[in-house]
Amino acid sequence: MEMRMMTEGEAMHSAAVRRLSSTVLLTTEEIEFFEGLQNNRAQLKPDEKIIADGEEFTASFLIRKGWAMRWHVTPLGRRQIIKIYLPGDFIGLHVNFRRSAVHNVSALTNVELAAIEPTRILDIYRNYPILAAGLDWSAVRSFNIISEHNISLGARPARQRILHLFLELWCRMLLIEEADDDSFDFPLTQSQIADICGLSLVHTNKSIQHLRRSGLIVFGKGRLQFPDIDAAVEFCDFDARFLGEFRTKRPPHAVLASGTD
Amino acid sequence: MEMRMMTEGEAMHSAAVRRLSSTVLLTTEEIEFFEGLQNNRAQLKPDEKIIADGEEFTASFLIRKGWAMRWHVTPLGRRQIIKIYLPGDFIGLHVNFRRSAVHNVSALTNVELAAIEPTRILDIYRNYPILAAGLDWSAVRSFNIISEHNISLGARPARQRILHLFLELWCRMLLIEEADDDSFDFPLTQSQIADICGLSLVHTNKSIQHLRRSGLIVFGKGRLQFPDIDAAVEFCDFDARFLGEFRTKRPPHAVLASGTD
DNA sequence: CGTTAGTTTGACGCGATTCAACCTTCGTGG
DNA sequence: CCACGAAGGTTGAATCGCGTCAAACTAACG
Repeated sequence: MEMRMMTEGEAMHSAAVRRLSSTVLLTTEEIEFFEGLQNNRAQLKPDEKIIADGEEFTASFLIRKGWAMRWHVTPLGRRQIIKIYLPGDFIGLHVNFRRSAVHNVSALTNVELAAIEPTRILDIYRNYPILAAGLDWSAVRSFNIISEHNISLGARPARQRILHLFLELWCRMLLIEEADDDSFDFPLTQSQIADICGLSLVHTNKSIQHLRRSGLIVFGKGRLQFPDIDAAVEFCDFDARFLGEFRTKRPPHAVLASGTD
Repeated sequence: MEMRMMTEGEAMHSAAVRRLSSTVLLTTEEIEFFEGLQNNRAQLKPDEKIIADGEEFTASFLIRKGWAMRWHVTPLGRRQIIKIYLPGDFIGLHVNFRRSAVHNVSALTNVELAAIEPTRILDIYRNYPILAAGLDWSAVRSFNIISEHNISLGARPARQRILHLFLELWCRMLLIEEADDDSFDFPLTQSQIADICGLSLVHTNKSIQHLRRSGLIVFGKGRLQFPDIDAAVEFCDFDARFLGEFRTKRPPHAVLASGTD
């Protein structure tokens, strides 16, 4: 909820800049240009749709504040949440086409959104190669995150699945400097967690309580804490390389990320 | 296995060109340039690795013939196959970074591979905007395919999951003109199908037999057929829009695809 | 003709779903 | 200030889908 106090110098930048800066060294000129893209803003309340399944959309979106989700409901009435968007994440970054959405995207919390015209994205790719590299890395990481979800859904039992999700979100929040060393604000309901993890609400609840009793998490009141991070990482096969990349505040610049497609 | 006889004029092009051509209208000059990229070739046998988890890799790859897979094994010993690569698919398209792989990629069948230098990909983006758009669309589609897998793994029961996979692969083979109206060569074993769908081998087998008895598939001897495609699509909630896009041999050019991140 | 990879079958048990309450917290209006 | 309802969380019991174990069967191949 609250913007944490920044002890260092770059407190003023948007989450998106913080995220890009964690992978790519940006000049103040690039930062200014990038912040300038975020003028066209909108505020959303929980459950408001950003993109509706089937509709055409003509801009890319950047989450400035809050959480959002991409989701789908099957004819059997089950909802699958495909991806969680955090501050600094792009929605619909690829812009070379007329697009009609194949899933829904909607706000989970209060969300501040910036709509970015396709032409301005192209502009980045033409004139700001470093920024462009940052966007590319963003896309690669997005792919990797979904891949990990696949592994969770297909090959990890309930408790591991849930804890893996928790650690992933914590790492992503760390990257944008909105998490502490061992905890962060966590706005999801158990029902939403269930729909991300492909589990029923009841079983999700029981699994979470088991994790609590094991001492792996402290969870409640919109806050999530890991009393023993190493144990948690170990328990759910959380990829240490991801963790490493995500945690480093200033990694080797412009030479990172992991392969995709 | 066999290259199907081409009745039309463009039989000579590689699968990759056929795939790009299905979304984007290419000039003969663009096609020639693109085919020229595929000089550096390698032949692989089943189970040979293309990319090994943890190792750095310095080129992108293009599958020219055969099937490959991206996979991961959990500490509990379960293998999850994250993605199937078909002829014309890129592996590791994003090239702006030094990359160490986070998953394994290996051949499922005999594979003919082209290694493409990062600089040549950049070349495409700089000098061949239409080709670049095709690659972008490729990446978007790749994301969408994995998203559908997520939905399957999280929200669809075994039979639907398996049939959905079958239809997806059939559509992708159609797109590169390696499938018939209602059937195609299908080299996966049931054990591999199980690892894609996050199911046990035994249960996969029983589900497949159920699908057979329902008359939704004819499956055996490396070949898969759909006696009643509409029924199959209906049964497993296969997205008709995807199907539409995939099936169209010549869709509205340069204005297609669906949003992502 | 034996060996191996892949498929099939049956029995058993566990993990996850479903149904059905009940409880707690919080916001809203009387 | 309390009453109420809505949203989220918790709990127990019954059920079922799917995993595991174990064994047999089939086809391809040397």
